[in-house]
Parts: sequence; C-alpha cells; structure tokens
Amino acid sequence: MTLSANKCQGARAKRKHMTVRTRFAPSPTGYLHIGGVRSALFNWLFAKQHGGQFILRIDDTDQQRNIEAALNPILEGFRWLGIDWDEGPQVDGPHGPYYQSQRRSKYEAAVAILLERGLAYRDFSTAEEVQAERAEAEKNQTEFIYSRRWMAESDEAAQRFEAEGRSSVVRLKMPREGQCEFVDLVRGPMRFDWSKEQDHVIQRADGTCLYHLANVVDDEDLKITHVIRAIEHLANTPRQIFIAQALGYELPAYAHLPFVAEPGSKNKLSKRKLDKYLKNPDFGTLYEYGMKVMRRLGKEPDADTFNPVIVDFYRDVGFLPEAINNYLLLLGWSLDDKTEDFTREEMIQYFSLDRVIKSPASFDPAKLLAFQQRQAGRLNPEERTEQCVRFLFEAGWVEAMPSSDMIDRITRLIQAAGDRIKIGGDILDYPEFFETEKPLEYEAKAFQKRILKPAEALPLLSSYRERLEAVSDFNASELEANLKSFVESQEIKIGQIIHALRVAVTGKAVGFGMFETLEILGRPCVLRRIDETLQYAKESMESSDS
RNA sequence: GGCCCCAUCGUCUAGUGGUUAGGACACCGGCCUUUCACGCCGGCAACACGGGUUCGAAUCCCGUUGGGGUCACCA
Repeated sequence: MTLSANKCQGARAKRKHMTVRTRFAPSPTGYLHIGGVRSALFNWLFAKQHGGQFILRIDDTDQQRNIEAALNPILEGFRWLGIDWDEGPQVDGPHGPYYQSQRRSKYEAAVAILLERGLAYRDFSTAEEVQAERAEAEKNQTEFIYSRRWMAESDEAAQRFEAEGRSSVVRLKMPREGQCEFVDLVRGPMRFDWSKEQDHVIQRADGTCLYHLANVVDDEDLKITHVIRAIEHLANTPRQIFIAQALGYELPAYAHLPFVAEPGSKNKLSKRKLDKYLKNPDFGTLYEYGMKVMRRLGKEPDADTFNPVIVDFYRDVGFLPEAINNYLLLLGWSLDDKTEDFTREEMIQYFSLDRVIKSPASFDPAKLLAFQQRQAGRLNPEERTEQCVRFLFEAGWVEAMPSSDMIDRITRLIQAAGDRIKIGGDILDYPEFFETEKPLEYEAKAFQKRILKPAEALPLLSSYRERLEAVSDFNASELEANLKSFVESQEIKIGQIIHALRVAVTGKAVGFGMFETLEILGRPCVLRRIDETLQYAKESMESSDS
C-alpha cells in the first residue's frame, strides 16, 4: 500500500469557513519550559490571527497521580503570560474532556476500527522476542523490520498464541513500500520511506493506548486544523498520518518548529542542565540575579523549578510577561530586518508560519534582559509602582496595603530611580529608603574614598548639615538651589560635597539624583544619617590611629 | 549506525543571482553628567569548506565538514 498524504494535506484546514483550531498539549510535569511556551505562543498567535481557537489538552497518563499539583504551575504560567485557552482545563468546551486519561474509550474504539480494517493487528510477541530480532538485525547490519511472526490476523491464530499463554498488544500494520509525503508549513515538502517505519505498538496488553494513537484521535476529536509543534515530532509525523488516514480522518496541516537551543550552542535547551548553563556568563548573571532577589526576600528557592529555563523564574523575580512574549516571538521568527517591538495586537496581526526560521535558535539571556528593559520603560508610574509593591511587601518593607503616603513615597522613589529599576525585584536594591530606622551599612570602599580620605569631607558635611536644617522647603529643587549656593560660598566644586553626602545618607557610592534622594528620605532621616556618619567616621579614625 | 533536519557577525536575525552583506542584543571607545543608569555619537564583528551552473553567487545544484533530531509496550 502506498499512502500519499500530499493531496490530503491540510484538507480540513483549507476548507472554506473552517475555523482554525490549534492546540498545545503539555504533560503535567510541574513546570513550564521556556521552549514549550514558545510553541504555545506560536499556536496561540496563529489561532488568534485567524479568529480561531487555541486549545489546551493535557497529555497525562492514567498512572500519574497528583495531576492537579503537576498541572497548576503550567496553567498559572500560561495565565501569567496572557496565553489564554478557549478550551481546556478549567475552561471546558464542547469537545471535552481535555485530559487524555479521561478519553480512553475513544482510543479503544479507534483501535477496534483499525483492527477491523486490517490496518492494525494483534501481536503476541514478547518484548524479548522483538528485542532479539532487533539485535539480530543489528548484528547483520541490516535494517530492523519486525518479522510479524507473532502477528495474529485471524481468531484461530490468536487462539493458538493464547493457548501458549501469550498475551497481545496491538501494532500498526505499517506499509512497507512507497513513501509518505506531506507539506510542512515551515519546512516545505517532506518525504519519508514507509519501509523505514516500524509496526508501532498502539495498545498495550492491559488495554491502555499509546501516545501517537491518542494524539491523532484527540486532534481529530478536537477538530484541530493546524498541528504546530516542535521539530522532535517531525519524524513521528508519518506514523501519525498513517493512523489518521487509516481512521479516515482529514489531515491537519503540520508545522514543525525548530527547538530552542542552549545559550551559545545548538543543543536543545533542557531543564536538567542548569549547572552547565550557569557557566555561560549571561545565563549565570540572570540566575544570580534571581538568587539575589530570593535572598533579599528571605526565600528558599525551589531547587527544582527555580531555573531560567522555566517560566516561573521570570514571574518570581519580576519580569514582565510582555517582555517574555516579545523575546520568544523573535526566537525563531522575524517580521523583517528591523522590527523588534511588538504589542500583543501586533504579534497577532503579523505572525506567520512561513517566516518561522528553520534552524534552532539559542536562548540568549542578555537579549531577553534587553526586552525586559524596553518593556519596563513603557510602563506608566502607576504600573511601575504596581510592579514593585509586591516585592516590597514580600521583603517586609511595606504593609500589604500601603498607606497613600507610602504609595506616594514609593512612586516618587521609582520616578527618581528611572530606568535603574528594570525588573520588579530591582527595587530590593534600595533598602536604605525603607529601613530608615536601621543604621546604614556603608560600602567600605566608598566610605574610605569619599568620607575618610578627603580632608574636607567631614567639615563640609558638618557645615552643610547646618544648611539642611535651615532649608525652608525640603524638596528637590529647593535643595538643589541650596546646595549650589553652599558650594559657591565654600568655593568648592560640587563633587567635593556631593559624593560624601551620598555616602553619608545612603551608604553607597552610586544612586539616584542626589536631590531627589534627599527629598524622599526626608529631613529627619537625612540629618540623623549625617550625624551617624560623622560619628562613625570619628570612631573609624580613632581606631585606626591607635 | 539508518532515516530526517539545519548551517550569515559571540547571540537573535534581514537577505530568495548584481547590496560598501542591513538591523538588534552583547562588547569596546567617546560625549553628556554630582555617581550610576539612560541617552547620543562612533567602533569591532559573519556568508562553514570544496566543487560546479552563471557575465555575476550568501542566494541555485552536488559533495564534504560540522551541529541537531529521531529510531520505545515514554509523552
């Protein structure tokens, strides 16, 4: 038998007025892989663009327990990213159930049809017997093709095998000549020899069905028109086409996406190789950033999922979902030679499968960071505050419902910070604005260089303190005018006082604009910190003298 | 190993026979500046290799090399 799928390719999809339906089918593994997100995003975009539906189907198996626990992080991840599904878990729809484990009867019915049509057969071989044939073929350096020696196509044959005490699985009776042809929407025409295909098992002795059968049946049931999935599945496509055609289904259109590769390599990005990726400087920086945020929050990250390969990581440290989406969109797809910024609407409008690149794309943490930065720059003050408040609360620096005074303070702070705060967790770099009662921790080097070393630092701070006490209105512009006049009266350069002042009131060598910093801190805090600095400097000098 | 896929700056990519091979990120200079960041200006940097086809190849063909995927009673 020769099956040529090309004429049927995408028949369902091509039918006029047929709604486009795409799907993403995660296994409940407890985490959402960044590569999976990209596949889902492409499916989602394609469906939205065509006014169709995006479906989430859960490829679980019946032996898995605790489905909910393993599924929730995945669903939450998609929700956070705004990749919503029209049908699936927690949504329902006309084609449910959306869990493979609940669809067994459908698979069994399909197997029965295949058997009846002679396109599958009961096979009474044992795993060892098939393995022996495989080994034999390998020894002779020939291609392994199952002998079908334990195939039972008649009831009599079956009874004979059963009399021997054998049990049976169901195998596909795959064609052994001809070719399977289909058009891949990303890669163009594909052609595979049927003779290279095995008689794949589709049902175990205990009656449970295997993935490929389930997959094809589900896609048919869910009226999936476009199967957009990772390249790993390309080689599986012929057998799925065989199953679909054997069952009389119209074929969906296929599109195989290149995988997301490791930073700086072409290997598939894997959750398991965190240690290896950490050696990549950019990846390491990203991970370290995450660890820093966790430390500041006093949290112990889950070693299993706190990983930049997993989408939870980004949510936990304060990335914006739009940045992730935009970055992932450009990982393997481009519109033209310059457009990089896409709103959600633009993504939907412009996405197309024919501009998906064919080769794998490495995950580049530095570029993701750049998208995050750009996206953060678009936020208005309220949104920026919103982005940070969660972290302030988790750090215990503000109440769950901050007072309006506090919100105002936070807003001014974020304004002063400007683009220094790119990621939500960045706000945690500024405890000096929140833990105002605690004594400052001075950066040793800065303290030495700006306070202790210059002979004029202490006297200047001291006399500037008098000025600050007298300032009528403790706001940035007033403070600036005041400092300028102070600088003039002292006949010094502004740098001679301002660096010392910064260390004195924040403990740090670098920070926001000086006057905004003073204003936000407020007079009492500023005066107290100058006093403390003068005191601490005195002590330091005395102890180093002795 | 069989089958299949892929190949442009470090990375993401544009490019479908004629371009000084374009952009972005990163990196390196400079400017701005109270520091840092931003911003601005500038710079470094690529067609894996070898054969064809052609007046002319990053672009088309063949081969080589390299990388990857897949070959389950996993999903």
